Amino acid sequence: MTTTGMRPEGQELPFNVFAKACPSRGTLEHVTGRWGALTLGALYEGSLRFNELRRRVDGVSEKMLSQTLHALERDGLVLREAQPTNPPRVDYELTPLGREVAERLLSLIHYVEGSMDAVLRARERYDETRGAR
Amino acid sequence: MTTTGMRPEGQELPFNVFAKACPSRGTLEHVTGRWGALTLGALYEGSLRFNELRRRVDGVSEKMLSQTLHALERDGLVLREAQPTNPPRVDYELTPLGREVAERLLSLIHYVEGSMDAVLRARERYDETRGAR
DNA sequence: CTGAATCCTCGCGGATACTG
DNA sequence: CAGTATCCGCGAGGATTCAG
Repeated sequence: MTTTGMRPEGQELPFNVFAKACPSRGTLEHVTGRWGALTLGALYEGSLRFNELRRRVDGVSEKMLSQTLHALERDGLVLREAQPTNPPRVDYELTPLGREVAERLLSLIHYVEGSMDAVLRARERYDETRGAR
Repeated sequence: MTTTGMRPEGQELPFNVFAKACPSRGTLEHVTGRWGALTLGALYEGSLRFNELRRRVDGVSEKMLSQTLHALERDGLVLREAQPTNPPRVDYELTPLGREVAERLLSLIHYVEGSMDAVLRARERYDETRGAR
C-alpha cells in the first residue's frame, strides 16, 4: 500500500520512481527530459541522422543533442549506427525497448497537444481570478 | 509530412511540441518535469494534502512542490481545495483532464520501472565496451 | 557531416527563516 | 499545517571553437 499509481497486476515492482534513490528515476528523467522526450518522439517515425534530428527537434543545441543521444543509447533505448563512409554518416534509431517507451511517451505528448485549448483556457481563468498576483 | 509521431487520425493538430515556440512544449515540461511527473503520479491514487504529497514524492522540497502545484493548477490539471479550518487543511486532486494525463504518464512510468533490468544491463554493456572514458 | 572540448551564464532548485 | 520570502551554489545548457 505504499506503492503509488495503478500497477498492472497489483504486484510489487522492485523499482519505484517515487523513491529518491531508485535508478528508475534517473532513466525516467532521461526519457521525459526536455530533449530526451522530443528525441525519442522524433525517432519514432524512423531512423534519422544527427543533423536531421537537430532540425526536427527545434531549438536543441549540438551539445545537448549529443549528450541526450548518449544517455538514451546507454540506457538501451537508442541504437547508434555509424557508417565508415566519407563524409561520415551516422544513423540513430530506436531499439525495440525504445519503441515501447516512445509509444507511451507519444500517447502522452499527443494527448497534451490535443488538450492545449483546454489548458490555455484554464490558464486564463487562473490568471484572471488571481489577476495582479 | 512535417508532423512527427503517429497521430490519432493523421490530421494536423494546431499544436506541435516539436516547434520551439509552441506553448504545448511548456505544458509538456510541467507534466514530465522532474517533480511534475511524480506529483501527478502520486495524485492519481486520490486527493492528498500538501505534506502527504511531500512525503510521497521523496526528495522534493517545499519550494519545488509548491511551485510545481501552482504550475499544474494553472494548467488545469490539478485542483486545489482549501478548507478554512484551523489548523488549515488543503487538499489537492486531479481534474478530469489531469487524470487523463496522469494515466498516460503512469503507463510510461510503469513501463520504465518494469524495464529497469534491461536498462541496467544495457548500461553495463555500454560501459564495458567503452570501458574507460 | 558528426561530433568533442571549452567557456560562461542563468535559472533550477536546495536550505533556511518567517507568516497566517 | 500550509505555505511564502530570500539567499545562493551549482549544474544544465547555449555559443563557439576545434577535430576526424
